[in-house]
Amino acid sequence: MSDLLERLRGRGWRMTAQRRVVAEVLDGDHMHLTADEVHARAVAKLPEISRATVYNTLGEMVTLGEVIEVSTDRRAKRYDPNAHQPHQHLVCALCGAIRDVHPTGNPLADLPAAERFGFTVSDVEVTYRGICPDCAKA
Amino acid sequence: MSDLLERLRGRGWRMTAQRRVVAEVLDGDHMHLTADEVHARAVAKLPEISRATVYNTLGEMVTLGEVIEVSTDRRAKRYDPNAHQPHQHLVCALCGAIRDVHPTGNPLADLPAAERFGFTVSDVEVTYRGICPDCAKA
DNA sequence: TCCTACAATGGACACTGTCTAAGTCAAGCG
DNA sequence: CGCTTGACTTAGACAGTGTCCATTGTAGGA
Repeated sequence: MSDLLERLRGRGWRMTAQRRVVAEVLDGDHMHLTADEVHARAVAKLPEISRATVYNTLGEMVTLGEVIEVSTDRRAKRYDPNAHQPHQHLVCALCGAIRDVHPTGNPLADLPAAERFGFTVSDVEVTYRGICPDCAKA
Repeated sequence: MSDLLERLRGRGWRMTAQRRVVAEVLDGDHMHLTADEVHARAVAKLPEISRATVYNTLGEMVTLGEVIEVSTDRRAKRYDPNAHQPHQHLVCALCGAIRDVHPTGNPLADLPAAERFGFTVSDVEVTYRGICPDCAKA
């Protein structure tokens, strides 16, 4: 039922009830949850799971590249299980709603060598900001 | 001596020793300071300045559009006085060093209408990540 | 089944930022 | 030049997010 879970198991992850629950929460239809939101949902399935475990588990999934960390606002990090399809984010400046988007072009190619200052540039993160339809109405 | 200070005064800002010091710190050659770093440098010039005042003052300068908030890592926000020249940021994934960069192209144009989901998109923020020359050596 | 290394727990701690009530002061006005 | 007033500053408490650590538990191999 859980692709994420399968991938993690395939990497030799030691499987525990806690990790299973965190993976299930993330792989559900609720995208872009914060760590504490993940914890809240995990507690509903496994009441004794601790906050530290959720943080650790999320961190490990990020390290393994199965989950992406998103910091769209300056509050909590959010976790995006959609790690295997490159995408960027569109954020509502008022309500914080987040959508995955797929811009054309390759921003990496837009950074000339002269602007790289000797860095080995490996990644680029693009965040679009605007007002969502719901907030525009109100 | 301080362009930033002049611009703020021109907007009818009530001038106080605290605000002057914060503006001077920001407008110095130290770019991309965190709020607490600004506070530390401000204290050196005006020992009794409080943390709340630094936070307030930075927030007001952001609101006025004279300073930009940058969140390159998930730690503290950083403040960039280079608000009048559009630019993006290049960040070292290891040491956190930040450079201002000027990519070619216009990322806003790379987001097709079909990918905007009814949002009024007004801004885009691009963060390049990589390894800086110093960290590559070590 | 038993062992052992890895994982989970929970509570303290640190960092960043916000809020509030009270005191202070810049700047306009007489 | 001093008064008045409302904006500004202060100190410290508080809140949200995330990390650490010592202890306890357990998955999975021998």
